[in-house]
Amino acid sequence: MPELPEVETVLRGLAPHIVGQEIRDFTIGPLSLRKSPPANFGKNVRKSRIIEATRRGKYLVVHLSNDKSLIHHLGMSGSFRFISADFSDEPRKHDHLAYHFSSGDRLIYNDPRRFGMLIPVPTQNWQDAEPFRTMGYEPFDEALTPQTFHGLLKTKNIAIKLALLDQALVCGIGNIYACEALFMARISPLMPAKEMARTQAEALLSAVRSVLNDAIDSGGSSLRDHKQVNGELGYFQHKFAVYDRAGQPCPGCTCDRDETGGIRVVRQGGRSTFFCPVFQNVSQCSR
DNA sequence: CTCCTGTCCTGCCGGC
DNA sequence: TGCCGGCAGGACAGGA
Repeated sequence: MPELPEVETVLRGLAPHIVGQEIRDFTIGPLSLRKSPPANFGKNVRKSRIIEATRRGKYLVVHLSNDKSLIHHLGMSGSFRFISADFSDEPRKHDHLAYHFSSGDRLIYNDPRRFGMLIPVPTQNWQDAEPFRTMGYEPFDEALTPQTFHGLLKTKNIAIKLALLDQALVCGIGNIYACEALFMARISPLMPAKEMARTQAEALLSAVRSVLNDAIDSGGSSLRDHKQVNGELGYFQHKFAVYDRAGQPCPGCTCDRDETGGIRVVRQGGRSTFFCPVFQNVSQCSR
């Protein structure tokens, strides 16, 4: 599930291969993604050169020399594979987009579930284009202070877990890292966001940054689909404290194992939240 | 406005 | 063995 660490991993793998390359052609397959330009879009970017690749939230942004930018979202199952000119490569099921470079190198976007997107926008003021216009702080933005974060949470009449998933507050956090950060900060995912104490907001912001950094260092989390650009899997999934660990012992405490069976799962906003009700409700935990 | 629910899509897994 | 239902997840539309 590409959240910020997965997209950042893809970006770091991709950038050295594609920045500076001239696009000879750009092809779009017949099956549409959640958002994709028309099949003949390629003519708009021919002969242009990739001058920068960057990331905003969970989106990967490719800036071209012809004042266009291509915004990619990997949906939940998207991956890129880069193929050097001197390597052969068979087309694969679910290939949907392809950059054909003048060097002979290629970059293919594959996405079984087709939840991904490709949105072309003018490079000028690209930060103000949809989907970025309403997007919140980057998690590592220095302007996002504990006070600012606390202030944002105060305005939300929803559970803190759901507030972490709201890209209009802080972007890049998905289901996995929301669960992991709340565990690390020892905060119940069910707590109303507006009831968070200053100190809790501060601890949570630190935890978010710590978890995201650890995950980036691990090449992201590979559950079913995420791959690094070189085809290797990320390995942060081996470090999950709570995510997808329902019924397993809490790595933070031992005081509830017999009573509750350890990590528990509940539904919030239609998705699974994994947490330890004891460790993440500090008053109940003897540690 | 804010918040919540359903939808998109395919592959995988468990149950029968 | 094979089929089928349920589930997973990010963004967004539309309803309350």
